[in-house]
Amino acid sequence: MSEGLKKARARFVSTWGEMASQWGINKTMARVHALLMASDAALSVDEIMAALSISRGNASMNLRALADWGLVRRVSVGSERREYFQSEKDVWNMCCRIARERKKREIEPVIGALEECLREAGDGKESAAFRKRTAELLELVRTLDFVLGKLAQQEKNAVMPRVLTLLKAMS
Amino acid sequence: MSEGLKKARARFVSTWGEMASQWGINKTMARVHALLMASDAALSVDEIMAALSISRGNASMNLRALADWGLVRRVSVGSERREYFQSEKDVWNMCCRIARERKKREIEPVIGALEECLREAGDGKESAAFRKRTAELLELVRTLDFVLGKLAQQEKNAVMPRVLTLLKAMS
DNA sequence: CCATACTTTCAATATATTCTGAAAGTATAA
DNA sequence: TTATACTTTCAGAATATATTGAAAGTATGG
Repeated sequence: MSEGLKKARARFVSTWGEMASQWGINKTMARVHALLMASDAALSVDEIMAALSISRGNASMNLRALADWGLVRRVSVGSERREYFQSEKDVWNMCCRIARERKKREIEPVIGALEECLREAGDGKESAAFRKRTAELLELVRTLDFVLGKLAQQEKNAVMPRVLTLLKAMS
Repeated sequence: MSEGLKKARARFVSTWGEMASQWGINKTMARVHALLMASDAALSVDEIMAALSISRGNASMNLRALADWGLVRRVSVGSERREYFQSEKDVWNMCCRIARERKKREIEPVIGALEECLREAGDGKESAAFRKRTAELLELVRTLDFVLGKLAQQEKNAVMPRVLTLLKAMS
């Protein structure tokens, strides 16, 4: 493989890792994901361990997490016993899966907690300002939830191109 | 203050803190922000320290960071020497500021890095698949950048309501 | 200018998160 | 059933991140 391509892959992997850690996702998990995205063939655990200099346990746990997110799947190669891994290659699908998981794991619980705040605050005069602000925030988070829900409907991904067209037209 | 309102405020602060740490933002910074959002009056550093049980240094650093993000501002109260802090109270403005900062700090550098990956990969046949995937990802990240850019134009915040209307109509 | 009242900084410390590696677990082929 | 070839788990170690608190810095009024 050319030196340039090697360097480009390495940069790709570390960029993805850095970005992930800024968004609350484990850096190694993102590097494994990036490695598989950058690689055409499916990779074995041993290849992943070697490429990223990580332990077997670390690789195993992060591959499981990526599989839970629906970003990576196990594949069998020929008659080999060993398992291989490959990433979802369609970038739009990948984006939908991430949106769906973050919505479910992070946004929905926040909506529940904000609703509980409103309930707890009661309806007295002294809490009016707090209730107003909480309600506005709740509406915003519900909007985000709604938008992520749309994104996550990958079978209807015609929606997003239309939204982008509208946004662009409004410059 | 009623027990219910106290509990509601505490839940609000801790919910915001938890959410923030899932999105790569310092938990204490988010708790300070939530405390100020939940509070009508501006608060002094000492009040914030007491409310969240944090040190003066920690409060000072997180207030500075919140000011850098444009989420909190210093205010003078009467003729007092002491500084007070209050949060941006408009939820839409708050959202715009967060969008603007994350775009600038996190998305734009990733776009640069992905462009560099493409350059480095060269134009040989062996890197064709890598280039294709990187280019798709770059397009996706540019789209996110574009959407955040739109969001951040708070003077044109009529844009988002129209997008939401479109999305809802397409259910 | 000094005393005072406050704020900021940063090295040391504490806490939280991630990683390792060896032991336990599991599936397969013979 | 057993040997083999792999995978998973998790307690302890390593690392990264956040926090403290005291010293240094700064602005104000007199």
